[in-house]
Amino acid sequence: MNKKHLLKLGFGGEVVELAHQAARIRAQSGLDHTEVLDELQKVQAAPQNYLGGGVYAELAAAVQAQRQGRASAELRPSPLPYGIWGAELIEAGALGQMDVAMRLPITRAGALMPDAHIGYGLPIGGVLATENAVIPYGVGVDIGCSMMLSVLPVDPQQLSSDEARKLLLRHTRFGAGVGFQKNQRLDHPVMDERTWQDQGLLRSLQGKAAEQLGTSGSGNHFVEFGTLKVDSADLGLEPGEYLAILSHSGSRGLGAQVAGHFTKVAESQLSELDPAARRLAWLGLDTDAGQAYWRAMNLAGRYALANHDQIHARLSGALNAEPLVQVSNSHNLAWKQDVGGQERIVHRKGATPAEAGRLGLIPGSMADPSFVVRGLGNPDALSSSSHGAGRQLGRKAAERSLSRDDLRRTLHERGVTLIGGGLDEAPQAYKRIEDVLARQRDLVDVVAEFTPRVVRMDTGKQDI
DNA sequence: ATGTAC
Repeated sequence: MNKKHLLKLGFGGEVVELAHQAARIRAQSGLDHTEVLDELQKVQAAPQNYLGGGVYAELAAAVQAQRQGRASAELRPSPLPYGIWGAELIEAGALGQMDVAMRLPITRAGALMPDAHIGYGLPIGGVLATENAVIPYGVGVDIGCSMMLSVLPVDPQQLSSDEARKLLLRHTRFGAGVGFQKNQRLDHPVMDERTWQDQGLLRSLQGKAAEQLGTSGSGNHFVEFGTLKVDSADLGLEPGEYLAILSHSGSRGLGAQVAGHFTKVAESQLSELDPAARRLAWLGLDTDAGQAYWRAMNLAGRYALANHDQIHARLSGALNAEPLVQVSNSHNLAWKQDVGGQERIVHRKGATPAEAGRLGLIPGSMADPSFVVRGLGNPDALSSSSHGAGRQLGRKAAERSLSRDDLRRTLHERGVTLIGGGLDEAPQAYKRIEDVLARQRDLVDVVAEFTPRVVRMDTGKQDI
């Protein structure tokens, strides 16, 4: 009796070993090869008859569990219906990815925001409500990626662009792998949380996380000084123009490692999942792995917000100005949320929470305005809105087709000083933020407009 | 988005 025979009978995956064990025991008690195969075939045909006990009980239970798992991993033949905002702004590939997500057996509802574009698994701009399960790639690699705004009691004219540039160079850190030396670090309660001791993975990442707290990473992350224009009294502010700090940052190495680890776990646990949905492999929230991811994801979310806290504290501290008001929101995370009277896991991967009355931040680009918005709690969008303008050109396409001179001219015309940055982040690589906002008037109201003046992004090598 | 190794 070897494994080839067992595979031929249809025992696949992890049950082969159990079938092999049972066959060995039967052979030892005197049955010949064909008799054993005959018995195994009967177990395979009707495992329910063998669950009561005996040499085949364990095998029968495993066969049944495997079948149930397989059935539950099967995709629906067609996607559940979902709302799309600004469909004419969204590339076909992103719609196709959302269609696959809406066919998952765990999916209960979803929506696509007007800044949507292709991502791994769930598209960026995708909102997905599932039942009792979380999808690591439904949250994304940069867990807890978020926005924060600090409004300062300072007249924007009081800070020159040159001074703002110096402050950004001195107090912010950009680029893969960057961190602060021990004697330059600030304390933050997030580093004292017990959650770090919760699992080996988090314990191993704590040191690096402490080093990277208060840094900004790369890609589309930025820190900028600009002018916040408040037209009518709101946010606890009188109408007027204020100096403000706006940042886009994530959970750095911590979130990336957590995402990578649990994506692998999910994919290996759901190996029978349709290849079209492989990157949407999920973890049951009632499993150990699902719980471990949930705790690690939320820690990475709090860590990302702590990053912003420190970025803003360093800059406002250097200006000796206490912020009048701060607004922040995560746009890559999963939340427990009531959807139609049921508790669901709502994944927002590049989507801003927009419950009725909740403040949020929707950035434009390095040279376009960003907006403070207030959610309208639209249930069809699962109380969400876009998380930005959304890419119009992929990174490589932008680098190929856009010109550096055009970018310089645009920045000059708009009075924006840029530190670092690249063509892949040029305003022309993004959809027009005004178009995107126009498509979601039933999701958010605009509260105030922020105009960028001095922007720092990655590849700025002139750290002081 | 991250910064190392299916």
